[in-house]
Amino acid sequence: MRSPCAVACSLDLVGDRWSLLVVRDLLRGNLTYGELQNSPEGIPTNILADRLKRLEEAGLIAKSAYHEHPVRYAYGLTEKGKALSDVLLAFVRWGKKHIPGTRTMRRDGKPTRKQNRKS
Amino acid sequence: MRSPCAVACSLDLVGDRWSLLVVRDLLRGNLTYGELQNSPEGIPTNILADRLKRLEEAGLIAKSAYHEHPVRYAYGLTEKGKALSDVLLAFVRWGKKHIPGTRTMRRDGKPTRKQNRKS
DNA sequence: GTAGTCACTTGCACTTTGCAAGTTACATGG
DNA sequence: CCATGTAACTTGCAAAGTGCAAGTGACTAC
Repeated sequence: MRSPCAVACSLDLVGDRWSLLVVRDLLRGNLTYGELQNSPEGIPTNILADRLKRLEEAGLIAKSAYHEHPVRYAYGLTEKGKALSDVLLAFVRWGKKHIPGTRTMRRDGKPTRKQNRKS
Repeated sequence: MRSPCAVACSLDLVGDRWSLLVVRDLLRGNLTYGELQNSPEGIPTNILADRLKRLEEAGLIAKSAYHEHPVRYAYGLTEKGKALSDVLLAFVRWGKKHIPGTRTMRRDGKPTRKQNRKS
């Protein structure tokens, strides 16, 4: 722990270029490993595996089997993870206002491939 | 640019373990290089130099000379940088609620060494 | 029984980080 | 005028993290 500051501790958990993007995707519902990989930013597969492990250890996400034989998992946010939506929202507002060329990603009806598997 | 998503673009600018801590410190007023180094997290000096350069290039902070011969600079936030306070606030709220042992750092009257140099 | 899919894991080159030490430009004290 | 001090960086280097590609195991479909 670098300091007791809430900001510093939060950044120790999600202060990298990928973690919050995973959280952003999971806010839309439970997703599989493959679906997370298909996000437009193209997270490297080993980084995704590592982030999912870290976020699960930190209690931000939880995985649940949606299929046995072979076991297939879907990842979803815990309450602690869902609470990060406020942070994400602040980032969206800031980015849209101060970074030209950015926009909120599609929230329209069109399902992006298959969605809301399980739960 | 990884994607046109506002979150992804924001993270490309401040999505690391140190940048937002520098912004946090500068929200209290203009600070010198040495004062930024004295923050409780103990940022390595080469990282601080690098982050100040990046944040300045991104238009989040601006430096101004508070003394000539020798030239000494004080760093402060631009409007774009100050607008990140919403993000910081969201992090503080989330951290205090979900990470045990964290707290908001001192906002009391006691000046931390010399403050609000220049401007 | 061959091909394909999903969910990872492994290897390896490259980049970033963090610690320590060095540098430049002055100010001060004797 | 010379040694010491201070502020603001810069440099070197080992260790850690990142990203691309390829490999693996357990099935399923044809």
